[in-house]
Amino acid sequence: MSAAPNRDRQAERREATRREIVDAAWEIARRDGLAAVTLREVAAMIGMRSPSLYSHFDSKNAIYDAMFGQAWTTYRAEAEQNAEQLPEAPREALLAIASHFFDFAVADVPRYQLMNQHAVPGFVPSEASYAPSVEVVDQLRRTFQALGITDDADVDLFLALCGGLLDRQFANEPGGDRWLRQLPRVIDMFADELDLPGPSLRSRR
Amino acid sequence: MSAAPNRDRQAERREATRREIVDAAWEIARRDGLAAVTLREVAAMIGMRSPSLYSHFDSKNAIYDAMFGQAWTTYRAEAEQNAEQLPEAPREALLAIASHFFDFAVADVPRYQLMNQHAVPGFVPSEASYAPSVEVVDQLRRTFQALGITDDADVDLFLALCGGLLDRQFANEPGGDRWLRQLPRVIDMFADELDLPGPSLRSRR
DNA sequence: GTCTATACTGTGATAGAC
DNA sequence: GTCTATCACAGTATAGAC
Repeated sequence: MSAAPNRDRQAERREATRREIVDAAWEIARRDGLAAVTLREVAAMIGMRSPSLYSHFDSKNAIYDAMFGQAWTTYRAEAEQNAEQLPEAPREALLAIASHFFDFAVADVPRYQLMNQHAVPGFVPSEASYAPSVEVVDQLRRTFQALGITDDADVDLFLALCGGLLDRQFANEPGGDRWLRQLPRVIDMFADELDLPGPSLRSRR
Repeated sequence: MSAAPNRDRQAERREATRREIVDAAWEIARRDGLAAVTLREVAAMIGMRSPSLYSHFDSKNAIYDAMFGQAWTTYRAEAEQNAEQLPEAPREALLAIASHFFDFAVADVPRYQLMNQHAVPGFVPSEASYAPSVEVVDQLRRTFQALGITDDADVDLFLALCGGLLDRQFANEPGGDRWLRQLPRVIDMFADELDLPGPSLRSRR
């Protein structure tokens, strides 16, 4: 059997092309919004014709799907690293988690919209791309348990509070901080509700 | 000058046609989602061809705009009526306001998505259609002042808390109540934060 | 397996006849 | 005011060159 080395190079090249496509799509999305991504412009950016993209992705939504999975994979890695250096004080730990989430969202709003809002009509992430987001929540649950928070409803609430501020910020005042700056206050409300110990964060206001 | 009566009938008829168009668009949106609305189907539903719609609306987004304004006008009317029969206890009043908002959202999710999420790419409401939503917030501010809540940031927070629960409910578990049922708890957290008097709502959980 | 040329369908929108 | 015809652009399917 004449063997595997060629296969590896082919696979690498294939993966590199997929990455080129996804990178081009991100560039358009960051510049003009998620909805502005068209197959023709993606293809043009990497020197292709739009039908050629179908050699690498089954559909336009498959490209969004790859972007979705990539974004959550990136966030998962950052969140894991972040989890290793959390403050010991529970309220400070919650604030660190949420602040990291906020920073990640503000750094790339279209990415946040793809990850957390249903910003692309008709797009539903695949099982595979959805997996890293599930792992992020699982890891968050473990972190919360270490803080003494054991009810899943509390995790739901935490994420709803953070998302509520982020969504309204981006919807009503993109680039501002009218909602974002209320984060320490919201974390404190949440911590009070759960009777977490430690001094109030409200001085940060 | 032979006078106004014909003009009135013309204006009435014109307004009736606009209403037919908007009603058809709502019907499609409710059935298949906001993104499923096409000019051809709207026109077909009222026995027209799609280009004829341009005699009544400048663009597809102008139809969305009329829907947006209509939805907020409807909500404003309901909210005003609701404001007249609020419980005297502040926490109960807040819960009544939020519950009404939730009921309105659950009753027609695509309507909520048009009103409160940016669910139609590229659609930005006109000044005129935006006005009733501004009035709703103004009225909410007045209601809050009567309850002793004077900081606009508190109104922002209240709306972010409610929206956070609604958005996650519709995104992650449409038709369910995993997030919605946390409303009394959230209202209580908010009331605690503001040192509002009265017994806890937590027994409702 | 990778890319191109071509073309099909459906979309919002426009022009002009009636 | 409504029609027919048509446009430009979208995503996508197919056939075939390499």
